[in-house]
Amino acid sequence: MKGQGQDSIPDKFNKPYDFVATEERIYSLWEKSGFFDPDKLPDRNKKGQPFSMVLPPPNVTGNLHMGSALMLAIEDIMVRYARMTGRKTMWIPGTDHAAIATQSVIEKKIQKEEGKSRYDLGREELLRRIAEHVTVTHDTITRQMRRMGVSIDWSREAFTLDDKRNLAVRTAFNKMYNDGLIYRGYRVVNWDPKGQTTISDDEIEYETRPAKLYTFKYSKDIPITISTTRPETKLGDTAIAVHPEDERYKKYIGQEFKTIFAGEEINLKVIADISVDPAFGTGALGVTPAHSMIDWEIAERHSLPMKQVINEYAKMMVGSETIVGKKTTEARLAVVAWLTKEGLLEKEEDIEHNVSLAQRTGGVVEPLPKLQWFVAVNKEFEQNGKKTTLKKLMIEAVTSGAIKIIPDHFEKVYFNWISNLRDWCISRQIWYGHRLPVWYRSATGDRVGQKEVFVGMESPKGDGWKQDEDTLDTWFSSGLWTFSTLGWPDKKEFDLHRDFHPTTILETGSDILFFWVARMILMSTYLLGEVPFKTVYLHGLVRDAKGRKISKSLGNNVDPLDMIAKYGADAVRMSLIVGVGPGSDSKIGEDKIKAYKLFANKLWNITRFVMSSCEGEKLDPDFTEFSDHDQKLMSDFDALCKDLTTDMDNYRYYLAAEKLYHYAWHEFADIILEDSKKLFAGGVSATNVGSQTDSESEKINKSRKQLLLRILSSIIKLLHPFMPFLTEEIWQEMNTGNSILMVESWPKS
RNA sequence: GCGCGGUUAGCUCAGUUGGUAGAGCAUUCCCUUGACGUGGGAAGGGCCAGGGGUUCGAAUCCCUUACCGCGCACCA
Repeated sequence: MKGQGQDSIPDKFNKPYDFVATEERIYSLWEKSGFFDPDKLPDRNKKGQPFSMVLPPPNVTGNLHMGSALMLAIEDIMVRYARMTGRKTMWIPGTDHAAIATQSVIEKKIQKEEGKSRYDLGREELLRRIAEHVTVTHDTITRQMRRMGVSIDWSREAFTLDDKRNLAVRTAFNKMYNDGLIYRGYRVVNWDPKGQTTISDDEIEYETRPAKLYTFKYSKDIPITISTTRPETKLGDTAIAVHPEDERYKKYIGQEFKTIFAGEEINLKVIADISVDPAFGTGALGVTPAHSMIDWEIAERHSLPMKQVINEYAKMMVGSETIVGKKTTEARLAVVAWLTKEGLLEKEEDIEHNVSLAQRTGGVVEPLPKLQWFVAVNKEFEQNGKKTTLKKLMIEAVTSGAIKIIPDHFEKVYFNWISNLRDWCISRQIWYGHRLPVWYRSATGDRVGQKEVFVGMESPKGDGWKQDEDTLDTWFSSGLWTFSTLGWPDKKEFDLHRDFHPTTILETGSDILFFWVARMILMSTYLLGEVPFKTVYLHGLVRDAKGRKISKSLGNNVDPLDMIAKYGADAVRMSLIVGVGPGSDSKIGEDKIKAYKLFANKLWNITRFVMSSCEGEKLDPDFTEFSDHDQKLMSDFDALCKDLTTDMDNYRYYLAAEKLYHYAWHEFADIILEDSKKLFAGGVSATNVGSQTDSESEKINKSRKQLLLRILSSIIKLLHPFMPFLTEEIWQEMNTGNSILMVESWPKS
């Protein structure tokens, strides 16, 4: 009977690998060990250069999806590998309040369930409801992360909206304000009428839709014809722009016209601007400074007046009876009707047209002039006695090589984005987020009617001060993440963690290169004078088995938790990693996950075979008496270890994982184990080619047993970053619980 | 318009510094009952998108065309 002697195989090996029972037990073994915390690591794991990484904080809305599962898998591989190679390893968890995203989710929910808007509830009540929701989703998310097996230091968990991060935000804001890099300005911004807030340029998505291009004259008396897809905005026109060299219009430059356009008096000055393309349309452009970003810029250059004709609800503020108060879409038709009636309309063409939509609410973005807060990206300031701009800092961080982006072609994408970068609008008219550290009060004395503005860390002394109602763009606080999680701006606490900043690597989705990666570079180079990370590793999108984007409307979401329940976390991790290079999109299908579940079981059985055929034999790390053939096998394996180490050091996880899979199954199991069967049975094998004495045969058997034990235990180590649960479980059984694989050393050979 | 990718076996993709192609899945056939049928062995299948160039030699480097995807800008 088995299960009696000390060396016999544990009973669980007589059954298929049971990941359900194993994974939870192993995770708590790790958590109890304390080794997720760099300070509690065994000494031998602290010798190398410190390794640090922040988790891209998941939004507190929603659940884990396959994209987050991929992110967690890659990052956990990085971290486990670093730990095993003896680096003092820190991985910091956290969650993101995701301002607009979260608020709009809760608002929608309340609207649906109770029929109430945020204004019905009021600021305080809405925030209370969000906090309530966030507590629940936070717990769900962290539980899901544990299921994935992340070896992250929970004791350092942060939230982008907690008190410490708020202090960091206020500190950063104040410094930027004092340096003149944050300013308040009346400018055209992207207004989301649905969400009732401004959004940044990056929060816009474009959708191509059919539209009509109308060509017409403002009036019979104005000789210039213009084209537009938005005739309703023409009520706000203050100029007609033409190219300075355009012979057709040269004679009109400088002239002024006055007319009543669809019930609204407009004054137009003909100006020359090189941004006008003479070949487009009629070559003349109606300038609407209040409702177009480009026109606003033209207006700035020519000191043109700005006239707002559309309000925050995307409704007309002026015009004839059929127009005023109407939504822009309806007003458009009314203006066209008027143009037709007046005989001014010359042409109506069908064109394809890009519509700007707010990423979070889907609302059609309306450019509006508003008094908002901005970060100036082109303004010069002094740093270390050198004149620079935020844009320059962002560019230099990468051109200097201080930051390396993987895959490297994203560096070009990054520069391309920066070259088009405009001032960053950071104030949002929503309630969930960091309140601007800005206070106002009505001035007294001879400045009555004006407002006093105070920017500081706390509310100023004196009566009548009211804090700005607006909150900051969520990416403002995320930009500080690499150091706000390390204690900044508290000098004492930050000094304690100085070794961990710049962080070693930032691993995140390529889709937030601009939103987040660029903003972190901006904040860190500006506030600390150093880069936030040395390397950026970008992963791509996880698509469904057919290559389609995963979306709610398609209903093709593959829930990682379902897959974990069905096939185990290790299988899910492997399926996400193998064959997926940095930056490239991947497809996930159940078949692939299933294949790695089979692999997990294969390893389980490999272990069973090795343990049963090596009963009584202990792994001897100093053993050298290998037979010639075994020595050859051993050096082949050592070469593999070396190769894998190179892959790991160069972030080629997709290759390393595949090579390991191949070696374990098709070399170790199919060839070495098969040969060992023959050998141990006394038959003909690769080492044992014929007659030999008993002592010779004993020697050969011993050599093979040591080989099997050594290679298996190394495979288990090499595979640990990829399949942590199964390998830890096997390790525990092979070593009867004397050590924890997570902190064993990586076999470099 | 500017920029970035991709195009390799039926499918999904490798191919790291140039040496006339690999894996998994799928297909077909065969084998195996003491590690594992969640197994083992084997076979078929690719003028590496088209064209041109560099080279003794190109899937790999350069140019070009086509198609697919993506980002940014424009969107009068």
